[in-house]
Amino acid sequence: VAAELTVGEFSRMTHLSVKTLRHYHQVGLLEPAQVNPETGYRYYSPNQIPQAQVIRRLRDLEMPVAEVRAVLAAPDVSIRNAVISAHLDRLETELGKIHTAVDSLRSILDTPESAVAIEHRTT
Amino acid sequence: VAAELTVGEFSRMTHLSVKTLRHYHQVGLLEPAQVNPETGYRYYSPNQIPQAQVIRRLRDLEMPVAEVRAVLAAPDVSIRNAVISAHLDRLETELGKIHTAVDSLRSILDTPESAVAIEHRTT
DNA sequence: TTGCTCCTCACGTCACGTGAGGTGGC
DNA sequence: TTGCTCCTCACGTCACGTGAGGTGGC
Repeated sequence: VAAELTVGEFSRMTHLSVKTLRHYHQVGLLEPAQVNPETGYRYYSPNQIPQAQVIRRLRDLEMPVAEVRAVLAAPDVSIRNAVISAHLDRLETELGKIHTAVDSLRSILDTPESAVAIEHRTT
Repeated sequence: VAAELTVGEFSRMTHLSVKTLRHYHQVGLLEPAQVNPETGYRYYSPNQIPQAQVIRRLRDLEMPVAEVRAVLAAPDVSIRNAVISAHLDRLETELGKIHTAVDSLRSILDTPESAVAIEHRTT
C-alpha cells in the first residue's frame, strides 16, 4: 500500500549496494516487498528501511548472515536481544585480544635490536 | 645444514595448520627450505620458525597476505616497521569504530520500547 | 537516439578448509 | 598388515564484487 522503491532508490536510502541487496534477496535475508514477474524488477517498501538498517548494523559488526537471519526471525524481543548481546560479548573479547596483540607488536617494533634482528643472523 | 622438519612437525611448532602451510607455499608467502622432487614432500628448516611466527602474528591482526609478503620483502627494517605501523593504525581506527557501534547497539537494546518496536507498527 | 536503471548468468576474490584417492616409511 | 603422515587435485565456503550482454522507460 506504501509507495514502492526500486533497488537503486532503496540502495541509496539504506547504504547497502545494489549488488548486496540482490545478494540478500537471493539468500533470503531481505526479500523485496514485491517482484515484477515479467521484468524481475525488485520493489521495496519504505517500511523495510528499518529492517535493512538493522541488517547493516549487524553486518558492520561482522555478524554472519545466518546469525542475522536468526536475529530477525527471533520470536521474541528478549531472545533477539540475547542473541545480539552474545555476539557483542564475543566481539568485545575479540577486540581485547587484537588490542593486546597490537600492543605487543608495537613494543617489539619499538625495541630496535631484538627479535626483529633474528632473521639476519644467517648473514 | 640444519635438521629438516616435515610439514606436520613445522605445523606443530608454529601453530599454523598443514593446509595453511601448503597454501602459503603455493602463494609464495612461506616456501619450504627444501622440497623433495620425487615425493613432493616439504621440508622446513628450524630457522624458518621466527618468520612463520611473524606471519602468524600479522595474519592474526588480519593483515592481508599480500601485505605480509610486502612486509617480509621490505629491504629495510624501518620501512618494514612503517608498513606494520600503518596497518596497526588502520586497525585501531577500525577497533574504535566497532566499539562505537557496539555501544550504540547496546544502548538501543537497553531501551526496550523504541526503535526496536518500529517493525511492529504494521500490526 | 541517448542515458540511466534494471536484469541474469557466470566467474572472480580472499584465505583457507574439506574430502577423495593414493603413496611411503616405520 | 596396520597406522600415521604426506601428497595432489578439485570443489566448497563466506559475502559479496566484477563484468558481459541485454532490456525497459523517460
